[in-house]
Amino acid sequence: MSKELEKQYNPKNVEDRIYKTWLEGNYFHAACDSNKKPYTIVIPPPNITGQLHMGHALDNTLQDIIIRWRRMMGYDTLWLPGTDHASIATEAKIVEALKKEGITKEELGREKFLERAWEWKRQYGGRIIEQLKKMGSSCDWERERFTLDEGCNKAVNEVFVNLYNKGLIYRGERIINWCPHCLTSISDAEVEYEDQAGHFWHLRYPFKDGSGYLELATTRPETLLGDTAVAVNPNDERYKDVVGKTLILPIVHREIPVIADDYVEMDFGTGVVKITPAHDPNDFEVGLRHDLPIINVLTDDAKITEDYPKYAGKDRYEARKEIVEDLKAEGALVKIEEYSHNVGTCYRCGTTVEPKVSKQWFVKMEPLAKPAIDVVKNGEVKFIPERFDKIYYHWMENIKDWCISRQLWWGHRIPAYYCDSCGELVVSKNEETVCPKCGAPLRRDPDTLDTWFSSALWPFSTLGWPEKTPEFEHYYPTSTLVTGYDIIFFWVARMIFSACEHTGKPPFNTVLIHGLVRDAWGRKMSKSLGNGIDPLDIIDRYGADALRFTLATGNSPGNDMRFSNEKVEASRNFANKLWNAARFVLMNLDENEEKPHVPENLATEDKWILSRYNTLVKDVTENLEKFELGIAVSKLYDFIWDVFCDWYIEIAKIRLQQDGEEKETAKAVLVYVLSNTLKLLHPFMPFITEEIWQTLPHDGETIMLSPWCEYSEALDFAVEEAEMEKVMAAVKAIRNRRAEMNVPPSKKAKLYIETAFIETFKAASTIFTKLAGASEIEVGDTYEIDGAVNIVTTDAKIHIPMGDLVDFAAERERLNKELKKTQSDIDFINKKLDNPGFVAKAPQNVVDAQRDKLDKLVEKLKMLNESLAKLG
RNA sequence: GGGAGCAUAGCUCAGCUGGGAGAGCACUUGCCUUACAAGCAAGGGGUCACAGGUUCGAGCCCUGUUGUUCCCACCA
Repeated sequence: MSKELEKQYNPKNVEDRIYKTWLEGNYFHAACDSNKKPYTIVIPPPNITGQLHMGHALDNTLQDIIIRWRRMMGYDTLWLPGTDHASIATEAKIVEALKKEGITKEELGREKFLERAWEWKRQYGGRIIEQLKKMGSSCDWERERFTLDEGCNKAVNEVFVNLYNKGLIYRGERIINWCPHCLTSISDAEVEYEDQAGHFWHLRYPFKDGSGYLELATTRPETLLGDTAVAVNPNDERYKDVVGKTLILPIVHREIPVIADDYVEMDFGTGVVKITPAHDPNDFEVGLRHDLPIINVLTDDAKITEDYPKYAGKDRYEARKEIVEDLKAEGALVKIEEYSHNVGTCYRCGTTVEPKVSKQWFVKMEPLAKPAIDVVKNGEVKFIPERFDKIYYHWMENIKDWCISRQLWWGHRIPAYYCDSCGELVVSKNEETVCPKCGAPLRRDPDTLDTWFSSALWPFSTLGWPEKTPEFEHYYPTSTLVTGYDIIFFWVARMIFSACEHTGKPPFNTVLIHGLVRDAWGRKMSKSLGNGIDPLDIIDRYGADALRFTLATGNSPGNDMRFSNEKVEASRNFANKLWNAARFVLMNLDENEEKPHVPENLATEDKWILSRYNTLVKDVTENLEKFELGIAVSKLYDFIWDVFCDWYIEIAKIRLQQDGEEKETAKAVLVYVLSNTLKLLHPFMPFITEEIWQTLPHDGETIMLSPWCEYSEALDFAVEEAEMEKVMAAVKAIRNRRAEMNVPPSKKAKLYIETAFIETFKAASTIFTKLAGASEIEVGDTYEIDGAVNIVTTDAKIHIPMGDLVDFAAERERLNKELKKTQSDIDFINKKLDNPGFVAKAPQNVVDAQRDKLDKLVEKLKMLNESLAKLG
């Protein structure tokens, strides 16, 4: 490694080179080390057929920050990679591709279809992994490929059979959500509701006996074909007499009864509801209670069935138009009203879902939910931030049975077998071919499992469960899950109840929940809006370090963040600042510089920076422990830019320009603080910190395996820190005055510093020369200078004789202003201290702090008065 | 209908268990001070949404109001 950094910070060069060295060093590979404490992180499954998006980038950045930090802390770290095992989107894409070739999946056959799916998965899975590497992700991606291929079939079968044997999985005819586009059932969680403008069609259903009609309204007139009753509320006086009578269903001219059911609300509409058990969940329940026939009127792709020849084969919306026309012709249509209502859509493809009665596999949720609620209640699983507890409880407590069968090929097959000759059902971990009852051949269930059924097993299935592997023993339960709140129901909750049920332990201790990344205007990034920002594009322009820094900075747990190029630019500027600071330090080093160490004979400023650094170590470590990544990163930013660069480097220049031991001390402190600060920053900006760290004198092969900084009592220099603060306050005050008076930096002036801290200010005289435009400095108890500008801080009074520049009137005015301000500050504190309640009830340290402050202000007031008196 | 979040400088947001309000960007002024103009120095700018309450003391805790975003449920 050369001892130089390029003059211009070029993230692309740095990042490409560094990632290569990490791969060559094999630093990512985690061998199970049972002597070390494990730290395991679970990665959410990226939608592998898609493109890397900001959501992935955020997930991965936060995970990588945590895992890099823990690795430096000496933990045995492991990423548990996640990829979706099956996905409606994957299947849909393959079907579409086949369509272009002119074949259907049935023609291709299941086996060939799956081969193709794997091909896709590997191809695109590989692509997204390459993209994540550009983010600096230190995931052990070889492992990812392994679990992808294995697919964790064994665990899935084990879980299915266990649940079935306990009676927690059952097969039954229920009303489920059906996506007519994906041609599969979907779970409740996979339905997204959106407001859509629609209509209310008011209809008349005549009584069979000709005694008039009942009026009702519907948003979906085409379902009328499947009506098997009309319902009213049993307590509704208006309709008391009609319950039990028979109606003639318009168009179809079928006879249907009027029934009474509590489900009907009297206040809404006419208080009369048509009941279509086959196409509405509530109607289905009503149908069960009243033993109504279920008449399905729609095919799987949402067309009218053959049973209604007039409309057969027509799409549901097309048929709707015709049916409305026919109703009008029959005189059954009363009026049409504009109406906005909530429509369920498929979260994958956006198609309006169709409630449908069909035979599916379900997981009985109530017994599984209880232990899953308990582990959160008793703190075994902690959500960060805590408020997500409530959302979780609410979902878990009101959970309905989970429909897990999907009419897809791409996924884990359901391990259930049917005997067509005797009707026997066999559920087994092993492939079964012969009916144990009658010996006839068995037919395997054609359906696959919900993606989230297998994904819910990730924390243990990827560790080899149900085998008791050393990895499972060592790493399970895992430590942390990092994910967005949009995935709590789909995945987090299901991982928790699955793990509790099958392993007896919660799957992880901590769930760090982040928000969504929105665009600069606060809109959700989406393909349809076209406002998605491509992380790779950002990396190209500003570098992965800048992107990671931005994502970490703008993020507080659970809250959404807005993404804008300005923010990334600010992060890039920070990286550039760090780069240049490092170049400056390197410039001053010799060929054979010593490794980072704390030298002897420290100057006050050295002790000050070391002490500040020491505090930083403590703070950042504490913040990381509490997952306050955003706070940690902003402290690093402030320290590096404001403290280290703007003050320490500037002050160090004084000694660096001289020769001798003092120069060596300054160099050593620069190297020590810089190199250790790089370590603190490394989880956030892995590339640039590695590049600089390698260039500086260092110990070890890579910064990512170097030990994390520790707080040290020996570096706690409270006295020197306070001394430096006094000097800095004086420097700032002088600069301020010079700027106000428009004194150019080139014009130097002599300073007379009147203070009680003579030694402190004497020692700092070169600092005033360098940073406060001083030509000479005198420090003493008291000075009588005529025609000088007077600057008063709480610890010193500074006189600058600048005869020609001093505007006495303005000077008097300014001093009066400051005097007034100081007096009002004193009054404020006095008021507080005069309040007996405050003195009696406030903590002693707060009261003492106020007294100290008061003393200093009184001193300042005195000095201001003296200055004014001198002005005359 | 139920629940949650948010409301702080022109913009985007920090502000940990209550002790006189912060950053970045933008703005104004002055600087090419040999690491950095992607920079340095200085500055202006806030009734912490509103109304009550608790407290010696409230941006922070409690109650209500308004605005806003989201989640869940859902009435045909």
